[in-house]
Amino acid sequence: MAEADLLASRREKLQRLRAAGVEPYPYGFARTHAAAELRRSFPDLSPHTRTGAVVSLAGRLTAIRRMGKASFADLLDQTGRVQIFLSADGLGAPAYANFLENLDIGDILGIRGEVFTTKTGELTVDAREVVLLAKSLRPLPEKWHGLKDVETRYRQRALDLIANESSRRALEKRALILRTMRNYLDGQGYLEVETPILQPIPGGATARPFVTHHNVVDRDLYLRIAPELYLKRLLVGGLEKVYEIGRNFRNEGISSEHNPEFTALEAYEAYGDYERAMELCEGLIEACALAVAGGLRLEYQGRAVNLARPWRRASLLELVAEGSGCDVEKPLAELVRELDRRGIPVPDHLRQGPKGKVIEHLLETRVQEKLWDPTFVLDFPLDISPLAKRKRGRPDLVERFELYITGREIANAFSELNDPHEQRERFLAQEELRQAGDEEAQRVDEDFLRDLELGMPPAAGIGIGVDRLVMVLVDAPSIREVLTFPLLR
RNA sequence: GGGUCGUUAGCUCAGUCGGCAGAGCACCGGCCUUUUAAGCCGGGUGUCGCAGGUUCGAUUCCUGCACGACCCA
Repeated sequence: MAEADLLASRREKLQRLRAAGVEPYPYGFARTHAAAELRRSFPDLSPHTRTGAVVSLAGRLTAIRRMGKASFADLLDQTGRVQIFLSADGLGAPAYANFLENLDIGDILGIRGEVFTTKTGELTVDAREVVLLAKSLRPLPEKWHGLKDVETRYRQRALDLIANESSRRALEKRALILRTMRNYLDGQGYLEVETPILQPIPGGATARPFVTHHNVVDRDLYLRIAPELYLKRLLVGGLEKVYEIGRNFRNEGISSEHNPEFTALEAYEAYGDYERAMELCEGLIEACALAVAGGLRLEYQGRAVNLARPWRRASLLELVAEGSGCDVEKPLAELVRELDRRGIPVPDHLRQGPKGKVIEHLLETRVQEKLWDPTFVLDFPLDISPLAKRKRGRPDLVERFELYITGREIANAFSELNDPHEQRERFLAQEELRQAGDEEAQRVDEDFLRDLELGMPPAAGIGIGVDRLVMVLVDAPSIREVLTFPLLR
C-alpha cells in the first residue's frame, strides 16, 4: 500500500474511534510496573503459571500476532518489551473487536491484566483492559531488519529510537558516562560550575567561532569555542577545583568525529601541574569504562583496546621524528626541506610556520592513527600552545599533553600559564598570526589578563571530548551515534 | 576540495546485457484461543533521488546536480 494509503487507513481508524466516543489522546495512565520491573517482580515462573496478580503497563505496541479470537502482542517501554495476551474472553468480545479493528502497530497503549506464563514460559500479561494513550498515524519500520538507512536514522531520531534498541542503549550509556564523570569529580571535591556560552571574545582554543548578535546592546557575540578562560578566572576567585560539562561550538566541518556543537568536560585544579592532569584523566576514564563496559579491556570496531594503567607516555617530538624519519629539532626551513626531500606533503599554508603547526600536522597525518591504546603525547611546541606553561628545561616547549585512544584525540591538558606578562606576550604572538591571516589564532582578552594580574594559583587543567570518549566506550563508529540529534546538512 | 560506492514500495533489499517493475515484512480482506520474524488463502501499493542527453523506447547507457557512506587532502 502506498504511503498515502497507509496514512489514510490510520486516520480512518482514528475517526472511527472518535465516532465511538473514544478519546485517542487522553491525559495519562497509572502504571504499576515498567517492563524491566515486571521481570524483576516475577522471576523464574514455570510455564503455565497463573499468578492472579493484576498489573498495569504502558508502552508502544510493536507487534501483533493474531489468532482469531485471541492475539499476542508486544508492548515496548523504555526498559524493554513485554508480551501481552488479548482475547475475547479476557477483554469481552466488543473490546477485543475494537482492538483488532482500530488499533495499529505503533499505537501507545495502557494495559491492565493478570500476569501469567505461556506454555513456553514467557512472562505475559493477560489483558482485561486496553486503553489507547496515543494513536500513531505513521507506519513503523520493518520489525526484523528495523531502520538501517543511516541518513533516516539521524534525521528522524525518534523513529530510530523506536526501531533500534542499540540507539536507545547508546544514549543510556552516554548518560551513565556523564553521571560517572560527575560522581568522580564531585567525590574528589570539585565544584561543578556553568560559565557563559555567549562570549564577547571567543577564547580558550584554536578554532573558528559561530557569530551571533545581541540586538538590545547592538553587539556581536560568539558562541564559545571553549570555557577555559572563564574557568581559570574562577581559579583566580579562589575556587580551587572546578569543572564544567557543556556544549562548545566550532565553525568547522562535519565528519564521523566532528559535530559543530560538541560536549566537553573541562576541569581545573589549583596547585597541580600536567602530571596531576594525567592522573585525573586516567582515573576519570577508568571509572567511566568500568561503569559502562564493566572492565578495562574493550573492543573498538573489532579491535582490542586495553585501558589498564599505566598508560603509555611518549614525547611528541620523538613520536613525530619516528613517524616522519626527520630530525624535527632543526629549524623550520630545514625541516620543510627535509620533508620535501622525503616526499612527505606539507600543506602550503603551513610552510611559513609557525613550526609547531608543522609538527602538529605530522602528528595528525603520520602518528595519530597508530596510537590505539591510551597514549599521553607529551610536551607540545610553545608557538601552538598560548595558554600553557613552559616546560621545565625546554623553553621552546610547554607542559601540555594530548591523550589519544583508538587513534583519535580524546583529551588536551596543560600546566596552566599563570604569569600575566607572559600570557600577554603569547596573546600578542597569536594576534600577529591573526594579522597574517590565521583565522583560528587566539585573541587578546583583556578581562582575562586583568584577572590573571590578580594572581592565579599554579594549576592543572584538562579538557576531555566527551562525545569521542563515549564513542570509544560504547564502540560507536561515528560521533553521530552518540549525539541525540547530530547536525546534518 | 579530490576519489570510490550508493539512492528502486512505508521498511529491508533483489532486478532489468535498453522493451508492461519484484520479494519478504508492514498494510487491506478472509480463516485461526499459547503465538513470539506465528501460520494458511487472496490483494502490489512505485515520479526506480533530481534535471538534461542518446534512443523507436531510459529505472537501466551518458552528462550534470542533490543527498549519503567510506577513503584521501
